[in-house]
Amino acid sequence: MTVDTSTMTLAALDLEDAPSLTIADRLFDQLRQAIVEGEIPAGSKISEPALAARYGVSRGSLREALQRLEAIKLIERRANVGARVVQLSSTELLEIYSVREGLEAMAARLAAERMSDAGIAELKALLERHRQELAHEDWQRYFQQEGDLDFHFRIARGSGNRRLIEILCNDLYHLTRLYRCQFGMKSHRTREALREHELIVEAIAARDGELAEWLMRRHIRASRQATEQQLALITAGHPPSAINGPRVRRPRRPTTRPPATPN
Amino acid sequence: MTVDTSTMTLAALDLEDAPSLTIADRLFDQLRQAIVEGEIPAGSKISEPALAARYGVSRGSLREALQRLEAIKLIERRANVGARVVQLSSTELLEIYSVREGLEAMAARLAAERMSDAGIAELKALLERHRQELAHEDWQRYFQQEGDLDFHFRIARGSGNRRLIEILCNDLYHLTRLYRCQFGMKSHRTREALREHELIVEAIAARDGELAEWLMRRHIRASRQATEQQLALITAGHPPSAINGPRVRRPRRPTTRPPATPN
DNA sequence: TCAAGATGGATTGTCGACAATAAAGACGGC
DNA sequence: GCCGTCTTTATTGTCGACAATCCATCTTGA
Repeated sequence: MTVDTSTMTLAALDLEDAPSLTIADRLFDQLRQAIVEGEIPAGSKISEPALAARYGVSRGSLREALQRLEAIKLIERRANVGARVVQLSSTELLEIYSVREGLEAMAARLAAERMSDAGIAELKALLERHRQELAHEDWQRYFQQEGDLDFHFRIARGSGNRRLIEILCNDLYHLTRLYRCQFGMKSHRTREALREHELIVEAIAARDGELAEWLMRRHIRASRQATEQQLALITAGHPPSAINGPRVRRPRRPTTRPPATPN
Repeated sequence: MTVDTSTMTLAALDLEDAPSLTIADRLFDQLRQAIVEGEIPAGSKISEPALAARYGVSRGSLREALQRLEAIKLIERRANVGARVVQLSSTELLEIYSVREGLEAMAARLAAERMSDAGIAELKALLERHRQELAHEDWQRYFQQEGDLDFHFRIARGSGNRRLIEILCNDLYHLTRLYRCQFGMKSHRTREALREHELIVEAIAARDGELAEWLMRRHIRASRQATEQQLALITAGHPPSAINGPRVRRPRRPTTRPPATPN
């Protein structure tokens, strides 16, 4: 389920231009996965010598991978200080939803206008699989989440807009996965979400760009609201460990330091 | 007129956290400006040893700057081959407009909801300056273009959405400047654009997010259409040097090579 | 007792040299 | 004369060591 999205093109059978993977490339993929899945805990400081030794590479290659992770906003770096894994606050999480709303609504419209018939058929097949998975509730908890992302992922690709695809699939996609792992959120509205997905696909199949855009916007807004409610419950319930308010600028003398990566 | 946008925050007087600029930071800024303004021609190959010598830095620092340039899509790199400055095709240019439409429409809505009264006052003052500049036609050609970007820039910041701001101001902003320099486009609808800007600000001042969003979307679409028409004229007129069709995947044996940077 | 400054330790930024890879040109076969 | 293969050359990827910077602790004075 961890497909390499960075090298995927619209037609995956593109003769695969002998990617010539470099060490930094592989490291980037590994670290990205490790961060998204929580193997490297959120908020932890990243020690360059330690990580370099851990993965058996030079510090230079590691720094290159770190810089790419910074570019997709999975880690934050400060000069002469170091890097740490991002700690998504609830406000930042909601910010991502706003960006996705604007971008994915546009993607849905473009997909309705320009997606190939074959692509639409694949979309329908995907939804059919999701319906079946939803039948036996066991898989629902995790796979439906991945399936949700897969759906949005394909709509983005269906837009045919390279820059749109890159922003959605290379940056926001991984951030979304990260927060779902961090906050441990299991969607309580998979059934409604699936129904909304179906409506969107119908609009795309009917080549109704305006409707597809509107449906996608409403879908993401509903998802955002559900998340907002869950967040309110979480923050009110047990003391938040991974959730903190608006980012404090410079904690001059913090009494307790954030945990370092346990190497 | 080349403000450093990367370190600008909502309140520019933020005590400026002693940014501790590193060599790669400065190089990044310099190279970005050089590329955007055409000093390093579009499509030219970048030789790491040559550039490193030219700027008097190590190749390592240069590579770090290059990697950041790649992150904001100003250069393209291939492993074991090298980097070259982007060559915006007309389709890619229009793609950027679509992304901006989705993002800036959202930004306008958020700005209407959350922008401070002081910020709105500044916006109005900015428009007043633009009106005056538009009075004596001399400045129109170049400054109005910068003024246009400045307007959109401020709306984005007014959204208060950090991620939205970063995408718009750190990535798309420079790309837009780049293509305006590359294609040598002077807007022939500055007067209409200014009027549209005024309407948007009115909507924001009235806290009408829905209207602001709708106006911004229409504004960007109109700008896109004007660009589309200009592109059609250009491609039909003289032989296009900076404009090429859909990107060719692998020019196996190109008879003529793109120009290298003249060092 | 608290605050401010100096000091030590560790981490990051920077650099030059070596190895691996791909592009360009020479050579030979068809 | 043209195509495929091999060699050469230049460029990029990778590495380890040194220098600059920051953080934490300790010291000193009021």
